[in-house]
Amino acid sequence: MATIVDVARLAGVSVSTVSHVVNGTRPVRPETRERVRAAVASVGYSTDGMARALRRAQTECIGLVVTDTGQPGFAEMIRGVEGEATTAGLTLLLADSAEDLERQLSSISALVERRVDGLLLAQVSGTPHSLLESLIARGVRVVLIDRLSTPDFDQVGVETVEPMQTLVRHLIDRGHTRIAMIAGDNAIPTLRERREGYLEAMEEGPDAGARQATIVEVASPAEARAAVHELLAAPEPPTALVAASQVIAVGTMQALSDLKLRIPDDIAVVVFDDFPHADLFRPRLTSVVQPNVALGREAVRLLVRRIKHPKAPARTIRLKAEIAHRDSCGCPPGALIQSPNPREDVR
Amino acid sequence: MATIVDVARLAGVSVSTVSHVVNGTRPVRPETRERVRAAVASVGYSTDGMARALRRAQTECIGLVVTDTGQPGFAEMIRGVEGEATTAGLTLLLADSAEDLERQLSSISALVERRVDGLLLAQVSGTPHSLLESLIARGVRVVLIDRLSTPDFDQVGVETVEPMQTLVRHLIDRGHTRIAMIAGDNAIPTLRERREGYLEAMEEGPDAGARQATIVEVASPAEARAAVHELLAAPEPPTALVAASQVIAVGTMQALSDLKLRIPDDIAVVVFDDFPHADLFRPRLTSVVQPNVALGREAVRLLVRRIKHPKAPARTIRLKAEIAHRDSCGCPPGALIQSPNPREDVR
DNA sequence: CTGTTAGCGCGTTCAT
DNA sequence: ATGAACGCGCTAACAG
Repeated sequence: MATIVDVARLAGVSVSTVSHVVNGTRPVRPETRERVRAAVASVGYSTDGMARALRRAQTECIGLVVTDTGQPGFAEMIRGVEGEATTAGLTLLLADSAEDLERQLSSISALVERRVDGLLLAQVSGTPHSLLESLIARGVRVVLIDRLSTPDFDQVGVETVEPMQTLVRHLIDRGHTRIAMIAGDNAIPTLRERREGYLEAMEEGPDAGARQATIVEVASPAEARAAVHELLAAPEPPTALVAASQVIAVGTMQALSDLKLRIPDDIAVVVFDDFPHADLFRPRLTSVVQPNVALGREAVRLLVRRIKHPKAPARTIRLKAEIAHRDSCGCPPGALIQSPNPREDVR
Repeated sequence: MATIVDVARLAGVSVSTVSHVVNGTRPVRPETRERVRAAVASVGYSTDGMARALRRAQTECIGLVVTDTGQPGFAEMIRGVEGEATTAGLTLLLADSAEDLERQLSSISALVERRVDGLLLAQVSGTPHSLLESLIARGVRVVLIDRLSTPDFDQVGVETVEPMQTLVRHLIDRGHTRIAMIAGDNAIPTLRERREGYLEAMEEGPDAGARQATIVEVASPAEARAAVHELLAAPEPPTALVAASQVIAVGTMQALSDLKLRIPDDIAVVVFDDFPHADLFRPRLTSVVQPNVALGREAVRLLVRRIKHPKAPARTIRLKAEIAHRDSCGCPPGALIQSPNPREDVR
């Protein structure tokens, strides 16, 4: 592979001139510039990013660590990250922690050794606060994505409490009183907040006493499936189910299918986090749809700001979520969900 | 950020000793080794991947360029690639070409400048043969993934013709004679092969004359939707539809939904490429399911082999696809599809 | 407008 | 078992 000295020799100029025409970093006589260009083309020279990174002490790369590359939500997020990174001239290094603390650790190490200019991290459940602190202390620029922490870190996530409240209130408005939530790992901030939203909606207002809140915590689709079976075997089973995530919804729907229960005729179901092509297949699930692509985009924007301004105060960004009102809640087509605040686009 | 000389000074040894204990590359007296280890820990040293890459002339990174990071199939493939890369000690650089020739070109350039040890490429439609050749000529190790080319490149894809034949034969066995295919961009090898599979199945056997093959080529879900409307407005409309891809299936199903047609009661539908959670929602589409994760895995394995053996002959690997027999083809539960050759696992 | 040169941080001979 | 020193390819002073 040709180096800069090969080009310099061939063009009959110094390496510094070559460097300057390649980078457009100082005026060069048009004639010599062309000579250099020709030499570059003829030897097929392309500048060595490693050497440049070493010299400039910056790689123009950012790292992204997610817990599961394959999940549709993360996949969209990755697309957002990739797009904005490319726009900003950054290359994306991707790692999958598989929701495993050890792997997350080694993924981060690998990226740090690669000297990424910054790191986007969707933490695994149970990530110690100290990990983030030590990273920052070592000078690594980090922004948390989706899985948030305390506000002393840069982070961008999606609003959860409010949309979940809206969803549950909607069920209440439709006359449901026994609404059960199939919740997820409480150690994951997003999931904990969704549970809070549910509880707040269930416990507010004058007729809160008439309602019966039930929460079961599950860690997998299989557990969700079992939990729903148990829930529905109770003497006074819930008439509506709230699934805390897509993964949980899968188990929930399996159980409902086992029981030959029809949605929404026999039971209402709503979900936090939308399925791809949810409009096309039935049951058409009413759900909270998260702006995954925007999430990725905003996260790299924040990271870029952080890289530019290392001393700026930490920022937390919450993106608005929308609600896709379909028919699994039992509404006739055309009905509306009343939302406390109108949607506001993030650009 | 601490460098190797900081560690050396602190430990009272030479940089070369530090290097050797870090890499375990020559015997070091246990006592000094520990001293070095301690120094490393105390300054929080981690070796600079850029400097190492420059020196060793290899980055231990591979690049992956896909046409759409967000598509479920590619998302799974990415997971396969990431997993196998990590296993092999390689870091993954990800780029999204957005099915655009220009962007593909700049993505590749970026990765080559980053001096990746190898490149996995799912080509965009219309990628010139010469692009691949010039890459190889410049010494870049490339393996094509999913979107294949002529056999003089390393490549790994999924079998298409045979599973598509099986799918169509199944429709024929069920008594359908007017089976239309909603096909995709013929310039994409995968899609072209799927069309061939359809045609071969339609034209084989003694009663081929009784069958009516129809192919419409579309480039988007919207076009697919329109095409299906047109198809079904014909005097003798097809009784079964074959969607060439997931994207095309989306448009197809929209049209069927517009027309209030029920699957499979009013019309049978089969698809090449499976939807996530296809068992959970209805209609439950009978489809070809591709081993996406394995695809990614095998591709990096092949790439690693290529890196080790630069002069080995080019290899083409085709992974077997499975058929998920559900109910959109009109079969009662429990019915079987007869497949010419039994499934064979790739390990 | 152009050239010379000193490192960036590391791995690796070659000595000792 | 350890150290000294060169150079990977490039950028950025500095000098002319």
